[in-house]
Amino acid sequence: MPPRSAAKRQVNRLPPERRISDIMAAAKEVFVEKGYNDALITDIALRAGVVEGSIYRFFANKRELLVKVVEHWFEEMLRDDAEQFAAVRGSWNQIRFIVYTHLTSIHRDPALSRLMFQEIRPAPDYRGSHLFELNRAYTHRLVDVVKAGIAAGELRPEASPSLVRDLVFGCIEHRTWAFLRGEGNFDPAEMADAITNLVHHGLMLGSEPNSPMESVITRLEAAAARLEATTGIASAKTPSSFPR
Amino acid sequence: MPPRSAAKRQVNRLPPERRISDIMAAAKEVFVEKGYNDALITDIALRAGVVEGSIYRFFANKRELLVKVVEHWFEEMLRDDAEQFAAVRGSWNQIRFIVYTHLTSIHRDPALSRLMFQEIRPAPDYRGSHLFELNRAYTHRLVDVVKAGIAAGELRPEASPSLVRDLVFGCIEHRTWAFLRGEGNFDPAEMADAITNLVHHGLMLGSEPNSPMESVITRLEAAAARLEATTGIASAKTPSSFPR
Amino acid sequence: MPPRSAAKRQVNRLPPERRISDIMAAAKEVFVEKGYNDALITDIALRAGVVEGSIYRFFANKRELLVKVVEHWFEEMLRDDAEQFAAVRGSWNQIRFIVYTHLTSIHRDPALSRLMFQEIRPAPDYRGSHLFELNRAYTHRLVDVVKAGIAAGELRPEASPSLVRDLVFGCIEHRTWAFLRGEGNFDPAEMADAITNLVHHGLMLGSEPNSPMESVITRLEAAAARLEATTGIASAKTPSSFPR
Amino acid sequence: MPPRSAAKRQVNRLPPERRISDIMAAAKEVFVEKGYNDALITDIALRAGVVEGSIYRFFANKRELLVKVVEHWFEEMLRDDAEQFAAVRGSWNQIRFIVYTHLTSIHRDPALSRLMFQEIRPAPDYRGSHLFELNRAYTHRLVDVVKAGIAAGELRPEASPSLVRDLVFGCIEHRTWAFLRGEGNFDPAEMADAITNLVHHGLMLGSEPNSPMESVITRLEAAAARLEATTGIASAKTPSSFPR
DNA sequence: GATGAATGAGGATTCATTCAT
DNA sequence: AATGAATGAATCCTCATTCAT
Repeated sequence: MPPRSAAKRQVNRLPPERRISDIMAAAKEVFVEKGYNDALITDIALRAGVVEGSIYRFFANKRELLVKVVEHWFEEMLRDDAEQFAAVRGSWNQIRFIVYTHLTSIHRDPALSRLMFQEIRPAPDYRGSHLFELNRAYTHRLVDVVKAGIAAGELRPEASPSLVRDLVFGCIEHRTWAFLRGEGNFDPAEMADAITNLVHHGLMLGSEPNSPMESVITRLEAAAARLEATTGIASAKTPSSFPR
Repeated sequence: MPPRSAAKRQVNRLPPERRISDIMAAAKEVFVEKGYNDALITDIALRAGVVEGSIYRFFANKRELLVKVVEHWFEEMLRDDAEQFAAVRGSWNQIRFIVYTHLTSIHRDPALSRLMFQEIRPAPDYRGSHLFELNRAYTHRLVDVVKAGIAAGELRPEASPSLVRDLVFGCIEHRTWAFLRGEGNFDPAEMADAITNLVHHGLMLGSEPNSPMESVITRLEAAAARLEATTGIASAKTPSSFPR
Repeated sequence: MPPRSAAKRQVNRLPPERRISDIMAAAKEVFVEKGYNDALITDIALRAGVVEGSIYRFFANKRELLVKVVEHWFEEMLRDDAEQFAAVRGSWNQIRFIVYTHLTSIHRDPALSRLMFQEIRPAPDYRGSHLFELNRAYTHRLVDVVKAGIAAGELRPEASPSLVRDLVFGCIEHRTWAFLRGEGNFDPAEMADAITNLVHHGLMLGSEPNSPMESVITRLEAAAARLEATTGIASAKTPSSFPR
Repeated sequence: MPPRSAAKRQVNRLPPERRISDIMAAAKEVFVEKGYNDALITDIALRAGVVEGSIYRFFANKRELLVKVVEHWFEEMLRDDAEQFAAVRGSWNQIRFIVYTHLTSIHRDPALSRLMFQEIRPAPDYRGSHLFELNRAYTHRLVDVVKAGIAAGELRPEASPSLVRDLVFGCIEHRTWAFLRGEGNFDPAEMADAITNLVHHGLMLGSEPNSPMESVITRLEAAAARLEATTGIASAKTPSSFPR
């Protein structure tokens, strides 16, 4: 049926990339504010300065829009982390980096994290999706760290790297659920240290004589730092050279 | 929907407890088969042999019905485990028991587990709910085990018991997501062993008793902890060498 | 999502049969006025004095509602005709009855006839539908008449009864399309006579060129025609003993 | 819908005739495959190698495009038949030719035939359209044949040629509906023979001598009734047994 | 206490058509 | 003349919840 609009149409032509990014920005806002179910396409269109139909030129449906928004967020995160991570040396520091950045992204974007955990990941089509691959790459860095650590004789060879990955990411999620529900707050740096230490310690080739000096030193430094802190000197949250 | 069958539903006056359990059994079935959103009250009523209105005599709304169903499942699980658990001795065995029973319940009731993880836990009213308390008790057993292990000098004193709890339960969830999505299978016993070993080993006091450095560090750490505790400066959540 | 109506609901409880007939009456009206595509469920609900949702308690969708409305109309027609038809004797009269009643129903309910011809019959699920069976019974009366006529030695044995059926019903449709489009009018009785005569004559056994009776009849008929034309009296619908 | 491919459509300046025929060819394909409602302008444009806007340079709207496509098909059919038909002699052969070619075109292009029957013919603007005229010419050949047959003393003079036309074309449509719905198949030659024989025999002057008395009596009675009516006794509209 | 018909707000999605470029 | 992004009206259907009987 032809539209019966009386008023002349106002067509505002923009380059597609711009339109797409406008729509995605608006969608991100609305999804973050309302969650997936309560987000209205009308609202998104309104904020993006387009008509509802225009959204469907670029996105097959509301769900695809959600996926694209989360993908975008994820890719940006990966891009930002990638070079920094490349510069980190030592298994403790690397694990700490991964844990810390993950915690930070949860802390910065709790709503998006929830969408990922609650809406995207449980879906039956998740495996096979681009996000699945992105996430795989994201978490696989930890697997590589553990593998390298084992190869270097630094970490216990019987530790399954993939199990360690689940340990770490699972722990993070479990520990942040209250925050994701909007209850209280947490300090990413502090929590990162705690998790990293616990995990790293557990993985180390048991303080054996042949334990690498580095980690011993690290722990000594940590202990010293706390002593110092107790003495009142300064807040030394991160005794390592770890970038934040 | 076609006009309902002419045959009237029977007016069965039953004791309320029976009604409630019928409804909950039907609801459990439907929630398991369809998930929360796609479960229809009509369907539940039909299977329970009551009419929709009767459900609302006993449950305020669909959500409460879900919560009650999951609660019931959870309580049953707890009851079953409780006595068995009481008989387990040794931290490894206790951790292993907790991990194994959790994995088993996921393996047996993946749909209910999903409802718990996806629908119940993320809700803003979760904290404060009965299920939150039940779950707290459920997971707290692990906290107690760790605490006891530390007290017994068996486990590392600087390990935060609550962090260990998150480590374990988070790991389990992460590792079973694919299964919960319906992809593949897993062996609870095998996975329980792997997780327990990894965690327990990491928690044990100085794998190598005769490592000189280790004991040095440990003593340093312990000293620092005591110093901190004594000075009582800040809220010392973690009296261990874990920096905040 | 629960309804957020502020105002109290007004529930108007009626026996289901009444509701259904109300809805079907309203639907019939709207379908007749607007055609299938332009008919709005909202409009139907409004006229039936119910809410849109109530329609969906009894009819799966708009299409089923259409089908039910047409079915009802058709069944009524069949019922009305059935006993009258049983009383008609002679193949000419029987064919004439069938043709006349069909033309009458088209004349009385052109919009419903269109729905049947345009919307229902071309649908891929038509065969196998109840309407298909009804229509089959409806048109099959003609097949039976022809078969009986052949058996009685009255009609030509080589005429395929089913072909005669298509001849008659096809002819009627073709001849009434202009009327169905809203162009002009037609006189069912007159058209029924014409079609019946043409078909019946073509089917009859006998009437060789050299048949004396034949020429007698033909001449009688011609004479009558001339007389009629001369007197120019008036429209006389059915000169036969045909019940109307 | 996913964002369109980056590759721009080529700007091909083509002679308008070529553009039009490309568009019509594409439209024919799509209409045939999907039917009118489900045919998308976008799809047609894509297959024609133009953009949507270009279609609207040549066709006022989707409906006009449909009409033009069917017109084109119809004109081609007429052109092909015309010369062949001119060579056919004898009323049986001519009727058979018309029936056969009509059946053949339905058999060859069922989808286009459906569009004609379902979409075009029932429309209120059909009368007055070019297609109406084309179809009139198409079916009028049969009228001419009948008229010529009557004039030649070969066919019964009281048969209304236009009624015969409706008889034939209506019969064909009725008999092919199942095929048009995609159910089963038919043999045009065989069906053409059956229809032609039935109709032609019925139209021929004079039949057998062994006509049963009953029908003779029936017709005598009818003639008498009309005579009586003419004499003023009752209303008598039908002068011959075939009014008009 | 049980019944179950009735409520009614809600929202994603489609696609022919337009018109600025 | 060609492009194709943008328009925007329009509507079917769902289903938790209520409440007259």
